[in-house]
Amino acid sequence: MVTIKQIAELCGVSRGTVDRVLNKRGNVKPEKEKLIVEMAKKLNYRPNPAGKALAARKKHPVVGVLIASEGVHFFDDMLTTMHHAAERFSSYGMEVIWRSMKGFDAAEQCRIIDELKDKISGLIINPVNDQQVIDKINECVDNGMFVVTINNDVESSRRHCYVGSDYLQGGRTAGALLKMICPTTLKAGVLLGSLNMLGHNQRLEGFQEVMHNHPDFTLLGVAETADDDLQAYEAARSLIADNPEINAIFVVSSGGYGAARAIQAVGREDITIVAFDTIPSTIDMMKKGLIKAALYQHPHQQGRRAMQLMFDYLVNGSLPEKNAYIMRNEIRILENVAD
Amino acid sequence: MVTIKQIAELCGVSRGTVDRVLNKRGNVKPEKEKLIVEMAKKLNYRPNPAGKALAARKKHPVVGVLIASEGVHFFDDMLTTMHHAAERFSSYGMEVIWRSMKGFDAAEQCRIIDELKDKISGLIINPVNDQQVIDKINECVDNGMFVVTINNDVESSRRHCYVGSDYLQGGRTAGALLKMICPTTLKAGVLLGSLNMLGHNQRLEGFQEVMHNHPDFTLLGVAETADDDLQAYEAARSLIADNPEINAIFVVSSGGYGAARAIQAVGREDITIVAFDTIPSTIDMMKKGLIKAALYQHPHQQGRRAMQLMFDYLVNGSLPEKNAYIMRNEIRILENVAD
DNA sequence: TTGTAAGCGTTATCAC
DNA sequence: GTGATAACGCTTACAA
Repeated sequence: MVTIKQIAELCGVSRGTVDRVLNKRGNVKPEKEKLIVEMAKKLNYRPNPAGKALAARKKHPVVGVLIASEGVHFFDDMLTTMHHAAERFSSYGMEVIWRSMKGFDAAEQCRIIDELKDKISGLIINPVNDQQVIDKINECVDNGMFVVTINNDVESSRRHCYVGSDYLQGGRTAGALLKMICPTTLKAGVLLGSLNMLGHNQRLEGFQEVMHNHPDFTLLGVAETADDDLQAYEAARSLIADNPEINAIFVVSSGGYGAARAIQAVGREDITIVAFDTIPSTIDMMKKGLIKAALYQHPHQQGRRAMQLMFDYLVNGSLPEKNAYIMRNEIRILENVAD
Repeated sequence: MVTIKQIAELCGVSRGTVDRVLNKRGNVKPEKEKLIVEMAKKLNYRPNPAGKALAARKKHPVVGVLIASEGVHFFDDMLTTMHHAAERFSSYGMEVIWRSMKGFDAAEQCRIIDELKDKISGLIINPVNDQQVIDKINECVDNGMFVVTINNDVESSRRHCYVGSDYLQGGRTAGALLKMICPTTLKAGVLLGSLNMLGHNQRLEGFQEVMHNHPDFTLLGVAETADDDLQAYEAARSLIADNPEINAIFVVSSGGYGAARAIQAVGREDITIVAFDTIPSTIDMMKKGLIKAALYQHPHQQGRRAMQLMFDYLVNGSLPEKNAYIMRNEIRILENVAD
């Protein structure tokens, strides 16, 4: 509750001087600086965000949001919440520019960043795992942009913060759940988006790790789906045809709907499907009893957090407390999946 | 992004007049009022929370928090988050007075409210289900206090908002989960805090509702524990002694630890326990494999939401969008329970 | 019934 | 180097 004004009075200087010290703008005599810093610490000075926000309005910060969301329904909830947050923040003078893309083309993503970069002071991005993109992100950071990666991290970049889910934990949780709800003998197939996606691999890793001490577990096969329900459908049909003994399918990313349609098509509703993300098509299949459980990686929280980090930095001038914000994987079954 | 100043200029009046209209303080000529209201609507005026917060500092709003939390570890996480939020909000000039109590004594709770009521302008309370308390809450509301009930609602009161979990859904989810992870034959005992607690009854109701279409389900008995682990221990031992065929225990509220110790003591680790709340003692028992799953009712979110509602009202002057904020019940197993 | 002015805490500009 | 001053949007007390 102590203010700059109070510190100024106590130190016998003006507010401007205190401000210069606290915001490290230099041009203050070292002895005064020391006095002010110590006084601020002693009184536990915390800047008032309301005052900061008000003063920040003159800056009109603009944020770019770039997500490879087209055709991937997982991002729908995340974007809904981000739009909601953007509207809330708009009254503080923060503006958002929205961009989307389809698929994981690094060159395309770099092109869009280039198009945005001189318009924005902050970027929220779902980055493609590619050196070209990493370089581009570093370039942005070097030019003073605040960068938050979301749902997929590129650790080797100098992005300020990452918001996403715990992929390894997701795989472990799915595996452990399957062990709980399946018969003792577990013969499972895995459908995953892409072996090039770090997160998908980590989920698979967690899954296998948990299965390691299972008395009778067989991994029948791993098929890629490109997060496409049609490909998932075909892959599931092949898995079943090639391995009639299959009794479980683990869908590592999108594609749960396709897998469910497949077991229905071949009359193998006895197969237990555990999938990721509670998108509408997955919920439909849960209602039909074809998908037993889905793991939820808090898309709303991810979106809200990313926008909040942007706001806190651009409007309130405060850096993230953590380098990464990792969401828990929740287990959803029919009874607790509905809104 | 339109401000009061702009509206004033466009309407050819002063900021004060616009403020009087927008905040319904009266004393404005009807024709001007109409003009201003229409202009504000047309320009989609949204007050800037930073400006409001800054001006509100002169009011020094004080919030009372009264939770029957003593001895109930469920509230630990909730209170941690509330303290954290209180610290954040303190820089906006909002202060919090903390009070706790043990057990559900209505007279005691009223006494504490009386002690608080002339010091505070907002109250967050975990109310005892009792007419005396309801009357007291209504009295507070009538005197202009903003009241949020948390974790337990007294619907017949005129509290402004409720924050809590979906008890019926919690029971249904626990039941469905038990069906998934238990053998076909399900012979279950239930331990619950108190039959006088509406929420506990609703959880039991949801549980039984789901069991209704189970091929072979028997409810062996329901015992009260007063949310005490020792009583839960004794109750579980009795249940097992009286019904050796028991293969599952559903712990509706606190007491999971006691139940787990009981099955351990009598060497009946084959019994599947599903409990509520991921408090440390429950997590311990999950690590030991004695509790298979726990339902999580988002204590952090509950605390955060309640504090935010207070802040939004007292500092920003905005009422809750909803009458009640209901949290989902999450399923936690060993693999996704840790921090 | 309406306008003016001061103040909330912070930042930025400008003059000394 | 430093201090005074205006500005951000809103509320409120007081003057007209």
